[in-house]
This record gives sequence, structure tokens and C-alpha cells, in this order.
Amino acid sequence: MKEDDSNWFSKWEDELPSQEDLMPLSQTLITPDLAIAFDIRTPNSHTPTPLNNHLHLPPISTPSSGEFDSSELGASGDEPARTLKRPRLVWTPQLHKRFVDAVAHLGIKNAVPKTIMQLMSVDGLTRENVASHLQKYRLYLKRMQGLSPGAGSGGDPATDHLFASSPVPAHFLHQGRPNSDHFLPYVPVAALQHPQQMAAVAGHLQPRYGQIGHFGSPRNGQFEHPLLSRQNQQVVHRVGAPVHNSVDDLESANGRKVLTLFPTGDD
DNA sequence: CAACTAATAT
DNA sequence: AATATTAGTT
Repeated sequence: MKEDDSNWFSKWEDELPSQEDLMPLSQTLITPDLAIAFDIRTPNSHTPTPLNNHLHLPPISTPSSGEFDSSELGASGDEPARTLKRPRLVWTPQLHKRFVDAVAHLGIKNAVPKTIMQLMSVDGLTRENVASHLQKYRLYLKRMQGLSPGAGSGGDPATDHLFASSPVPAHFLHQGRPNSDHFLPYVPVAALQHPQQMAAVAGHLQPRYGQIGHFGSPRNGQFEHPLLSRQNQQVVHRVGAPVHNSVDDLESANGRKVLTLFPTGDD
């Protein structure tokens, strides 16, 4: 296998996420409790958005909704600090879309958990979150391949609720052939549904990342993108359209806490 | 050793 | 069923 890396690379650089596709979705998965537990500065703590941006405060208390008397194991509910478990991640359609976009932009070949995670740049999203999801997504793709092309596309919500929610880029269904390169089948039609966003996009056409010079040579599939730290928080100010960048934690019937991203006005 | 993937566990 | 965690490879 020979690599003409130089080829895909420049294209890749060129095709970096557009506003409509990836950029504007900078969100946080870090719950207040988590931030505290891990001693993480919540990235928004000094954010230039004076308005509605405060995450709702932590009802830190006991996760178990007062059914058990909680004074058995010594530490009464309050300070397990470092030994806290991360809440289950919930893959919302928005989050999944971002995932798919990232994979699409990377090409199947480079779409591995770490790079996907970096490209998604969702704060708090871990590599294993992505890995797990990727595994499932791949299975989904394989399952799709074996089916008659005439059926299903469009209205089969019974099959894989989540995965059906985002269009599968055509090249995913074929072979991983990163050489011949792919073009984004995505047309920013979202404008039709959200005129406001169109305005925003129209203003910022040519999204790109500020200054991407050259980074490490794409040796055997190992490359690094300096600008893609996921602390890269970018605030999109929109007049009259308050961005809902909030994280909401819910509680399932079992008492497990889960994290859900709110839609930012996309889709 | 770090990261990937498949398998398995919750 | 959806996500996490482990285990075996690369």
C-alpha cells in the first residue's frame, strides 16, 4: 500500500468543517458536579457572554432519590470526589450528526476514535465515548450494505432511531478509498429551515480555521492538528437568537444520571 | 506504550 | 437497546 498522502491532506485541509457543518457547535458535556469532582475549570466560567449562560446549579446531593437511608458505607453521600463515575453519554441526533460529519470529513481511513473526537471538539467527550459509538455505527453501516437499496431510505424510524436521523454519506457504503477522495454531498440547505442561521452563515462564508499553516507530516496515519484542541471555544453571537448551549442532566428511572446535549437550533 | 477494534458487561 | 468497560492486537 502506497500513500499519496500529500494529496488527501491538502484536500482535507481545504475541506475543514464549515460553520454550517461543524464549527458552531461548541458545547460542553461537563456537568457541574463533574467539573468539581475532577477539579476542572468549567470552560465557560469566564466566558464573555454575560447573559443567560449559567449552567443550572448542581443539586449535588445524593443521586439516589431518597429511598435508601444513606449512612451505611461511612461516607455519607458527599465527598467521593475523585472516584466519581461519569454519567452515561446520550447521543442526541445533533451530537450524532456531528459525529457523522467528522467521519465524513476525515474519510473512513482516518476516522478513528481519537481523530473523530478531536474534530468534533465537543468538550467532555471522551475517546471511549466515540469509540463505542463508532463501533456501533460501523455495524450499522455493514448492516445497511446488505440490504436492498430501494428500501428504507427515508422512512424507517423503526430501524435504529439515531442512525437513521442523519444521512449516511455515500462513500461510507463503499470501500474505504481515501485516495480518490470524496466530496461533501452536503448542501447547506439547512438555511431553508432556519433563515436566521443562513444569515449567520452568509456573513461568515469561508469558515476555515484561522491560521492553519503546516503541521506534522502525515506519517503512517499519525498526524496532529494543533488548532483542534477541544477547549477551543468559540462563541457565536447571534442577535435575537440566543444560543442554547446548555447541558442538561436527566435522571433515568434507574437513578442513573445521563447527559444530554440540547439542540443549538440546528435541525 | 498508546490507540484501535472486537467482545463483553451493565 | 444503548453505552461502558475490558481484552486482545497492532
